[in-house]
Amino acid sequence: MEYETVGPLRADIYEQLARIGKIVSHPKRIELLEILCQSERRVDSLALATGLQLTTVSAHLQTMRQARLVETRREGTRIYYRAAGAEVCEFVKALGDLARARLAEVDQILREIEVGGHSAEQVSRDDLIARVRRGDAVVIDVRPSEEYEAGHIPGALSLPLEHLEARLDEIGSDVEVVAYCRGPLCLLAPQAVAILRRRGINAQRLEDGMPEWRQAGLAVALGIEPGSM
Amino acid sequence: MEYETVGPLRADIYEQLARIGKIVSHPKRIELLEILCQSERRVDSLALATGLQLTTVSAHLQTMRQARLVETRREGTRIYYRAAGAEVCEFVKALGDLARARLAEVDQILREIEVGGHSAEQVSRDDLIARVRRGDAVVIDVRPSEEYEAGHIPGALSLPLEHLEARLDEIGSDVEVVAYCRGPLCLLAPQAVAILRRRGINAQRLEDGMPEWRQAGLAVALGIEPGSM
DNA sequence: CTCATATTCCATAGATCTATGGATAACACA
DNA sequence: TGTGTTATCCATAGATCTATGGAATATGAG
Repeated sequence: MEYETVGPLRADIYEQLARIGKIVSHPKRIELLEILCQSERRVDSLALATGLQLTTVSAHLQTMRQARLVETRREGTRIYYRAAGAEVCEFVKALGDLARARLAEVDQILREIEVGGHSAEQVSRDDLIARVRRGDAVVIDVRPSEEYEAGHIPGALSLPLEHLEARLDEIGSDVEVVAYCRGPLCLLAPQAVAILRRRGINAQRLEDGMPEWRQAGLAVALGIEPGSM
Repeated sequence: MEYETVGPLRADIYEQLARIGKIVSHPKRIELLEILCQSERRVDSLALATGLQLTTVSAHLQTMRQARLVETRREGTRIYYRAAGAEVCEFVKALGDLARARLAEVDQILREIEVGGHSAEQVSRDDLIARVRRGDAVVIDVRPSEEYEAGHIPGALSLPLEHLEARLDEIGSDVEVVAYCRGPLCLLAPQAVAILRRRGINAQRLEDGMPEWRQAGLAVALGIEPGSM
C-alpha cells in the first residue's frame, strides 16, 4: 500500500497545542495547577506549598500565564493566581485519569499509600450524600483550610491533615468518618484515613475530591461553617 | 492568613503525570498521536506523514511507548504502531478542546482556513445521519485512504483530499456534500469544502471527525465499501 | 518621600531534549 | 548463508528548559 504525505493540521496548530502540553510536562507545574484548581493563591503561598524558590515559582507562573492556563488578580501589593476556568481543571483531571489508566506505576503508588493493604473502601458521592442524610457519617475536609474556605462540601468539617492528630477529640470515636481532599490522586485523604483507623475510628475516603464534586454540579459551601457540624 | 507546607500528592505521582505531559509537549508528537488515533501505521509511513526523518520518528515513538501511550504489533520486518487505547485519543481530544477554549490563536487559525469567511456551516452528527437517511447528502471521507479503511462512517465515500480535484466527477454537481476528517482541528475537511464550493458544489463539513463518531458509539465500517455509494 | 513588602525581570550555569547520520539488529527471501 | 528491507541503537552538536541570586518594579504605609 502507498502512503501519502499529507499535512493534516497546519503545523501552527500543533504548536499551539504543544504550548499547553509544555505546561504539563513539568511535575511542579502540574502540582501548581492542581493547587490552583482548589483555590486562588498568592505566589509566596505557592512557593511554600510546592517547596520551590519564590522566583522559580514566579517563573513557572509566568509561563503558565502566557499559555492562558492561569489568571491573576491584584490586591495591593499581592497578586493572586487562579486556574483560568473549569476547562483547565478538567484537563488536569483528564491527565490524571489517563495516567491511572495507562501507567501501572501510578496505581501502585496510590495503592502503597493505602492503609496497610485494606484497600480502603472508597465512598462514592451518592453514597456520601445518602449517609449524611441519614446522619450516618461525619464528613471531614482534610485540605489546607484556605482551600476549604474557597469551597467545600456543605456540612463538612475542616480538619487539615496536619492538625488531624491534635484535633482528634473533635471527632467522636464511635462515628463513621468520610474524608476527602483534592481528588483521586491526592494523598491527603488516604493519609487521614490511615491515621484515623490506627486510632480505631471507622474511616473511609471519598473516591474523588472537591473539583469532581463541583463538576458534578453539587452544592458548594464557601467560607467557614457557622458551627462545627 | 497562614499558609501551610503540605505535600499533597507524593512527588512521584506528579512525576508520572509529567511523563505523559512530556509526550504532548512537542508538536510532532501530538501530530503522531492524532494520526495513530485514526489508524495503525508503520514507522516509515509516519515519517512521511509528519515530514520527519525516519530515525527521528522512531525516537519519538520509543519515548511514547515508554510512556505507554502507544503500542506495537510486528508483522515480519515491519512494525505497526497504534494508540494504546481509547483513553489516549480522548486525552488528545481534551488537549485540543482546552486549546480551543483558552487560546484565541487556535480559533483564529481555524477561522482563517474557512472558506473565504463564509464561516462554513458545520453539520452535527445527528444532522448528518438525518440527511443521509433522507438521501439528502453524500458523505465523503477526505482522510488518506488507509485511515478510511481502518474505520469510516458507513456509506461514506473515500475521497482523500489530495485526489479530490482529480476525482470531482464522482460527485454529482447538484448534490449536497458533507466532508469529514480527523476531528475539529483537522484541516482536511475545511480545505475540501473550500475546493468544492469553488466548483459551485454545495459542501459543508461535519463539525468533528472520526474519533468523535466512534466515541459516540456510532457504527463504524471497515475496509473498502462494496460499491461506491 | 522613604521604606517595606510582594513579585517580576534578567543573566547564567547546568541539565535535558531534539535531530541526525552511521552502525546494528531482526526478519524474509533466495 | 547472503542480501535487502525495516526499524532501533548510539553518540553528539545544537537548541531549549530550569533553578537561582541579584536587581528592578509596583504598591501601600508612615
